[in-house]
Amino acid sequence: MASQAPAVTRPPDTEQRIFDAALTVFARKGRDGARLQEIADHAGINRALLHYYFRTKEQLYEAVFEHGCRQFMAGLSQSLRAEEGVEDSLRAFVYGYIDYIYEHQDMARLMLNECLCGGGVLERHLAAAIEAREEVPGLLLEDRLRAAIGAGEIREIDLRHTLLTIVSACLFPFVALPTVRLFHSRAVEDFDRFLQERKAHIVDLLLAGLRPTGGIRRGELA
Amino acid sequence: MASQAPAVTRPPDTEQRIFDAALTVFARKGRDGARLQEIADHAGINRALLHYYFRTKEQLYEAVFEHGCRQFMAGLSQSLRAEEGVEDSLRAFVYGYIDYIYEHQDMARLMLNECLCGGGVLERHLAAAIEAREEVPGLLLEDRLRAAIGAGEIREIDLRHTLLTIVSACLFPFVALPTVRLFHSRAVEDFDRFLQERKAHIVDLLLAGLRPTGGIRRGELA
DNA sequence: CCTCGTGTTATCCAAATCGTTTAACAGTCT
DNA sequence: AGACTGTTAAACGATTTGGATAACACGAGG
Repeated sequence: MASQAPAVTRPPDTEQRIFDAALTVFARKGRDGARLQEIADHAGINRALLHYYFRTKEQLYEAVFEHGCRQFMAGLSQSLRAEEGVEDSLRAFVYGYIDYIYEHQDMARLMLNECLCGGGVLERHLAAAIEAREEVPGLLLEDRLRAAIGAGEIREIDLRHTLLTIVSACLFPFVALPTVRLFHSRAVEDFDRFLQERKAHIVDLLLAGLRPTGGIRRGELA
Repeated sequence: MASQAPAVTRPPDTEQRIFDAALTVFARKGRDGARLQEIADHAGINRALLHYYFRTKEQLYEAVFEHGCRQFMAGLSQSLRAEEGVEDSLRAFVYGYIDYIYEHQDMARLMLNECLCGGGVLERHLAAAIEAREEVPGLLLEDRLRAAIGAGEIREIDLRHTLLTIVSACLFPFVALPTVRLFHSRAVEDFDRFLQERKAHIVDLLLAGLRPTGGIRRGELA
């Protein structure tokens, strides 16, 4: 069944396999919907082995979330290295963000799930991360944008809301994926193309919306 | 406890109370995390009564989701009546959307939850709604925007993505509420003010981003 | 007044799950 | 050979939950 290597007694990354399996199942079924048996099956091991590595389901979940969250944030931050100009920075952020989420949908779903009906696990973790001065994905771009405002490269605007809008535009489609599929009436295999369009669209809209042409006032349009 | 009326044998809106309680609990704890006992307590009735009205937890959930979803969509559509100009239409949409979601957070959470780890219940319902030519909240604005493009009031742009961006910007903050709270570092009671700012911000950014000044090309900015 | 039906409760049952433990087994390392 | 680790199968007790049943309350109608 397993690889051809002897792979019996020697520690064959079992813990990691459990980790991955747990992440997948937790992400798909939710914290409560997930069954230990399913995780064990998914990892190709006996259910008792789950308790051998992680004492309880609770501890398994916490471990997966804690470690996964840290790794997720770090990886995301790293994939969002700053560029030279504001425009390139924004583009790099949007492209990097969506690409990264695409590659880590399970973790993203897990975190969003925690947002929706979690018991504050995410909040605690985020608060700790901020307290520990860890790199928080959006802040780098926010700094960049702030500098751009100072330089008159983009117009004055509430950056917190702007950043939230950017993240929303990038992330929400993954949440509402089933709904999006319906309205774009495309098969699953077109999802890649959809994301390509999406990235370009967001950057386009944002750049236009941030141009330093002075704020629009009611009635000025049309 | 209930109203002063005799209120024993006559159907005292018990079904509705169950409905509301179920919605609340399902939204907060998720489909699997919700306990029938908790729903019963929340409704102030005996647990067996749940089975009297709705046979199983599954059927209760389906009923709540089905009915709630239909009512939610209809109400949302109705609160998004079209205005005269494009600008007013967009503003009305954003303000109406956020206000409506604010008033129906439970149902919104339920639907988003279903998006994240549901078994296709939402998809089936949406597909049926579209099939039945029911009013789908975003389409009205999309028509309006399309007309505006034709009239040269806004620039040419992919409307599907634009609409998705608008909805994302309105809806996502509710999903990521715990996270948003952290970054805006405000108490709960400021949530109202936050939403006010948010509405204004979205409209502002969108109007600027849609102005018919021709698309921005790489390097044109700054 | 006496049934009858419905809303409601208290109580109980069966099944699913979980966490935990135990016994056994296969290799590895000394 | 013996100790140790990773692993499995099996079982147990506890808890919880979903679901069924019987009895109760009370208004309606003959």
